[in-house]
Amino acid sequence: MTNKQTKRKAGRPRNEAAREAVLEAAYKIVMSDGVGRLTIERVALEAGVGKPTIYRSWANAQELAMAAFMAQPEDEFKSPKGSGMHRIRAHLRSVIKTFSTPRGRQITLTLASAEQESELGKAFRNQVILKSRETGRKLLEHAIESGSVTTSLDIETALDMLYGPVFFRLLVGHNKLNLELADTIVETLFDGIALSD
Amino acid sequence: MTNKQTKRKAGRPRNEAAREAVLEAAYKIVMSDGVGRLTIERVALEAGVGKPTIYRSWANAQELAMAAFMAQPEDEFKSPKGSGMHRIRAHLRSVIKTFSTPRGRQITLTLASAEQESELGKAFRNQVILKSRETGRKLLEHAIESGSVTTSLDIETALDMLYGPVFFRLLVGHNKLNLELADTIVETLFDGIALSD
Amino acid sequence: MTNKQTKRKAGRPRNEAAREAVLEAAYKIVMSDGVGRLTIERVALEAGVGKPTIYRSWANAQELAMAAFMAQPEDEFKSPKGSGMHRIRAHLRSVIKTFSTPRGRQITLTLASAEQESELGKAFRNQVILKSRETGRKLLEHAIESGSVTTSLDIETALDMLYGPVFFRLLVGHNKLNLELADTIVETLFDGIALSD
Amino acid sequence: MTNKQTKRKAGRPRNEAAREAVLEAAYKIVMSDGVGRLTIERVALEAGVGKPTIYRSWANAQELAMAAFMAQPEDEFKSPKGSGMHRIRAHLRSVIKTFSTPRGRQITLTLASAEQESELGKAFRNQVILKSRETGRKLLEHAIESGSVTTSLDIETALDMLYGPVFFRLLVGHNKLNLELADTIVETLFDGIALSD
DNA sequence: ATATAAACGAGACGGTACGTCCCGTCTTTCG
DNA sequence: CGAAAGACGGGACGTACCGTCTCGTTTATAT
Repeated sequence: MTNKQTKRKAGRPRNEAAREAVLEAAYKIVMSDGVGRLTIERVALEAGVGKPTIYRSWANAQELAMAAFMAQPEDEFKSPKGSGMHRIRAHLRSVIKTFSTPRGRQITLTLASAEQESELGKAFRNQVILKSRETGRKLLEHAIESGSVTTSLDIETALDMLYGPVFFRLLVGHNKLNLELADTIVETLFDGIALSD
Repeated sequence: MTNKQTKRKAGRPRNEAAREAVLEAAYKIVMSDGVGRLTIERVALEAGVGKPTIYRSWANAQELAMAAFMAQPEDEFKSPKGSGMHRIRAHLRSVIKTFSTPRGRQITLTLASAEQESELGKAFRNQVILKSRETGRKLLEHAIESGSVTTSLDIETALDMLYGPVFFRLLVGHNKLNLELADTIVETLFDGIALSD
Repeated sequence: MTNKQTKRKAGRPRNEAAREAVLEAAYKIVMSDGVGRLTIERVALEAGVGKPTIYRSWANAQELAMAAFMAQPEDEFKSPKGSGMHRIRAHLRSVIKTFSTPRGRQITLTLASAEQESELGKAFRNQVILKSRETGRKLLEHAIESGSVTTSLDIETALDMLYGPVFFRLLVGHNKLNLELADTIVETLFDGIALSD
Repeated sequence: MTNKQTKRKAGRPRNEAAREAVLEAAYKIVMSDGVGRLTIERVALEAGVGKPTIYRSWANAQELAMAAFMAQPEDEFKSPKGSGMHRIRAHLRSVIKTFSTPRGRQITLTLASAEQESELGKAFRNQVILKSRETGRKLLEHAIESGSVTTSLDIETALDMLYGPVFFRLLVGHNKLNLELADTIVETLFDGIALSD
């Protein structure tokens, strides 16, 4: 079987070293000064690269910010052993730990200021924001399949009730974001609020 | 001679008409082109006002955007009659209806891009984002006081589990934001996810 | 008679110091590195001025170059005493002396690269290139009026035959440009080329 | 097998078709948009040629412009029969006719903006600008040799007094450039300006 | 009545960054 | 091995806004 690779395009190929330098510089700027201070000009300067080289790969500073986050992936989210509820609690804790860092704050700001519909915007959403959600989905599905969840359940909504409060607090800042929140969310979600009527 | 009022300052007083023209122009721009297109220069032009007149009242475009939203208040959130659960469901529906409009999307973007700690930022958060949350808190508290909630409950977390999913979907756009979501959230929250173990 | 001065325009007036700094910096650059090296960016930097401040007054680098020359006027052209022919010869010598300098070379280059029809272009042409021609015209007219010229004469053409060769050599560089040229031009012009037929 | 020709260089020979396409595209651009709009990039695009292919033959856009003019030669200048003065007048008319076209204007601008000392610059000057001057020189020399010119004459200066006014008007644009100018120049040159003193 | 004070519109200021064009060079693949 | 294709680092373009600063004018209160 011959290697019918995608036909190589003519012309000089993109400089991978330049690409990496750009992403690294962008990440450094975002982490130290915030997304709002990320300018193409500054990245070009600090990466030792021409501006057009950046614009050739990314349409604007927001896209570059998203690409920078995607190029610097965080640790995997753990999904430890134990009963469904315990595993989900541990997972949510690790999500909170990840997003309550400066990196998490900047990711949220980037998400908020970016175009939702661009190709890169979708990729960013899926890889950076929703990757953990997929882990959570697997935990929930596993719990259902193993028969430990006895009620019918809208998984999508349940997932949003797990992660939504976290990002809500991160974005609005009306309440602290700490690990105890994971416990309370999971407890409330699983126990429900019993009503007498 | 009593002078109950705060001593009137010397000089020409602020022009209330100018203030209104500015807020109106700003609101129009935000609603038609988005927060990102709101520039002081453009507001000055469209409001027929000098730039310093704007800077005299607001520190930057973000503050002006927030002020514009606060000056154009939305309808009140209804808290209709009925049992606790029904009232909360109806309330959450009205919140979703309010924030799934273009106005809601822009408010969320404004929130995300604004300084959290400024005075105006806090006011915006409380008046525009969290006003509905206070309504929800009253409904929850009333349910507890009236004895219909029989489990112990962390109200803050419960509230975030009501509103968090809404803003999460609004911000990330991974799932549709419709009125059925209110039903599912409330059901899931009150029933809980029964576990066999 | 009351001073019915032109109504002062509203707004902050132009900064005369900035204007002068720009023209001075531009002149310095043109004289040291040539018109081709005159960039708005560099002028802004060396004059300690923002780019828009320059663009507010001049449309592009060519206009700025012309303005810089006009703001740094050369010495007046002498029109010494003596018979018409001698005075014209002396005048042409001073023109050659003026334009065979680096400044003269740069003026010619500027002229060639500039838009002829712009308002500033016309002013530059009249003030910098053709000012000497007006002096020459007066000398010729005076000679005619005083009766020393006995033939009919197309003054415009005669003037171009005086100055044309100078700029032709300056531009094309096929022959040296020295003071003797003035003598030869004037002699040839006044004596004519006698023909036997 | 004899090899009469200059030793053929190794490797693929220059593509003559490419060379022609480049010169043609350059000429088209210069004639339609002016020398100022001639960029290597644009020529490469319009000629369907790589940029390095152009740089292999010409050092910059000015050289290319000059080469383009030289590759598109104008009609020969006529030197008709008749007495010296008539022949020179007719010749000067044809020069004016040639240079008062858009092509003539662009040639002058190209000349003015180009480096005088480059090899191509000299060639351009001699072939395009001064070719006619050589014709004029022959006419003047013939007149002298045939004895019809009775005064001593500096031929170089006389030539510059013929062509100088034409290019002066072309460059500066202060007076119209029409065929009558030829008549007046020749008349003035040959009759001289008689003085009473 | 008349200063005096402050806000007004207008608009220029020194700056920063934008996104684009073109420079002249370099690197890769194709013919 | 030259030519096309096209990316590279770099420089400058001309524009949009920033937030600040004069201006001359208008509108109040305080003398």
